Amino acid sequence: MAKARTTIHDIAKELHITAATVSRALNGNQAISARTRQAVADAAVRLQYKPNQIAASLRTGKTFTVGVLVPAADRSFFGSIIRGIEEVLAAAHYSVIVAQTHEGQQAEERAVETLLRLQVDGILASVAKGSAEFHYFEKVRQAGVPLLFFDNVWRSMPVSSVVIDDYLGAYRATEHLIEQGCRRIVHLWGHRTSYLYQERLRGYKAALADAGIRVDDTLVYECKSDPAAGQRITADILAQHPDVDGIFSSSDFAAVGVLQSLQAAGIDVPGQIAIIGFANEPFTQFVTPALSTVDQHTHTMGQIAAELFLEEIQANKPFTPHVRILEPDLVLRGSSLRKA
Amino acid sequence: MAKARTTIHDIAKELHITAATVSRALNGNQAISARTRQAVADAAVRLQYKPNQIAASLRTGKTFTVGVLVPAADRSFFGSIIRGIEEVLAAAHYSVIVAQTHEGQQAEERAVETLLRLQVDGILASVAKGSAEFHYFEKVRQAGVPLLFFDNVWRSMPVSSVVIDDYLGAYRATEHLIEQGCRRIVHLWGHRTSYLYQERLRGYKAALADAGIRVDDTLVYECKSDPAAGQRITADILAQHPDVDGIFSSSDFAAVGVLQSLQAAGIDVPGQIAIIGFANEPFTQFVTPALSTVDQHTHTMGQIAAELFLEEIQANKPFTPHVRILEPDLVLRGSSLRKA
DNA sequence: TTGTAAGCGTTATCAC
DNA sequence: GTGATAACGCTTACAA
Repeated sequence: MAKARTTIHDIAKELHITAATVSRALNGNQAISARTRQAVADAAVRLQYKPNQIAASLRTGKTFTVGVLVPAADRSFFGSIIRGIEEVLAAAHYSVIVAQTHEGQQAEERAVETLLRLQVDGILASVAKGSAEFHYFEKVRQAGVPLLFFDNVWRSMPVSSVVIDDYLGAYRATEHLIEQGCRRIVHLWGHRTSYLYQERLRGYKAALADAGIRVDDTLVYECKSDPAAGQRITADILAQHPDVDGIFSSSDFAAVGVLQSLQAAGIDVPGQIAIIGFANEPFTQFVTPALSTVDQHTHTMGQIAAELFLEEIQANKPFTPHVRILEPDLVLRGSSLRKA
Repeated sequence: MAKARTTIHDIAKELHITAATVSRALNGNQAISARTRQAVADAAVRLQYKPNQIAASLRTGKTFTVGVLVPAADRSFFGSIIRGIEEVLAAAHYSVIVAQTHEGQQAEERAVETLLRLQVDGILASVAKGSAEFHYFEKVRQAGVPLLFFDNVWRSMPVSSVVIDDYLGAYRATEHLIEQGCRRIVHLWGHRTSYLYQERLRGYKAALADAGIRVDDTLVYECKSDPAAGQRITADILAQHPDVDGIFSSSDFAAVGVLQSLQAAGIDVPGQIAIIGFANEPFTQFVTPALSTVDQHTHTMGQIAAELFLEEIQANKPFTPHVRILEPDLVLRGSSLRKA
């Protein structure tokens, strides 16, 4: 049976001092004499004292925990962000509570409530795509809990956020294809309603326009973010636009499906059709030819999100939202690099 | 400014009853009259009452949080396990605190101490490869906190665990290559000191022996788990064993490196050399030819780990460790399937 | 430099 | 059925 844990009172009794002094000694309070501090430290080891953070939290109102909301922890994109967040927060003695929303509003709302009940010191969230309202996110702020978005954000809420510049990423990807000689460039578009994909579409069109290439809306295909969808859509593209010479996919997953279908159809990539995806999923470097893509600096995104949170709780000046927009980088590989 | 939160005392005052009654009503205590219960529920909504789990935890000793220790959250293997764990625990109203060890003992020890300070109700861990001792894991049990291992375990500790049958996975993978006609099969071995890799080596040898094929130790190559290592070792293999016709890699990452090098050398896969990896990493399905591999049921592993934990805390009978060994499944693809 | 005392928001054990 | 009270383990004015 687990015998009663040692508390600061046990240490106090042992040393014939009070619990208050023990508490101060353990917390490095400068008012405490070196002798006492040492005695307390020794006794703590001897009695195997383990601080009870819950008790301290109840008193101070700080738990040193932060909630992180992601759609799914097994998606490489979010795993990488979680990694970045945990690294930075652990160094600052914060722990990370991970909750998954599965892109659904109900799970998201439940998770937010759970986190608030646990009295987390902050919530970092990638908003679920299935969320249409956000009264529960308002509650977070009403509760005085710092809130911060990354990746997919509610732009109408005045909270800090970390995102990548989807417009710029798409622009650069398209520009690259143009530089490789492509003129009839298909865009595989994502969720019509998503700001993120709207921005990618905007970037695609801007790059074409800036290069003096006519924007042809029939070259824009709505396509889910998975290989099977990419495979299915390839036939349509080839049938409707036999003159296509480049494809910019807003998803690596769709891109790899297209790549496979093109190869099955005997079409040379990148010779006849050059391809570039988006996200720099780990698998992109392993396909043949390796898939060009746009890196979103997910690890950095997590780190910055954590840093913004730390700044926010440390600042005593009134809070003003910071929006950090990361510059995506092109990762150019065989699928889009034609010989010079 | 965050005004003072409503507590059960506020509700009590409002209804001219005591906090004890409010607490009982909120917790569904049957002794409370339906009228009171309803009044409390109404007042809770009206006053926007939000329970303070920290206060309850201090009193009850239960936090409804569980610590999960993994080497790195961005490795697909662990992301998938975390997903499984979180899904099961969230349904049981537990939250998951994720900490990363980066395969190092120091970080692991720090993480364990942090989790104990946070009074987690349990710890689920994949032991860091860099850990040589485990006095801090002993402390977890001394503290009366349920401990459970998955993936990489301390076999000398009497705690429950969930692992896959590495021996069986390796046996089946090797057997499959033999069935495809391979006779000179190289094994790419992992960490020499790791039980897990020792088991895979054992499975490889057993399958050969059972098929009446001579076990040749020079066919066993120690190789790190990354594509570059696989690429480097390919030249050695081809030089030293030009008659090799199959490769069983204990790592998908090494396997894909080998695959690339073989193709660069103009060797037909699977015709001349068939390849099978281990882990069913997401990228294996996208390489060309798609890489055969051994699936470890990571999502299930996470779910089972969580279920074992829940059983352990619910059981009132004395604790006996359960060891769950999952059967790995072959995932056969182009890299090892020769035409019939 | 240290002690005293109050309190964080709950829940549990008595009573009545 | 409900109330009164203590307690969980810690921190922090305020005193001394």
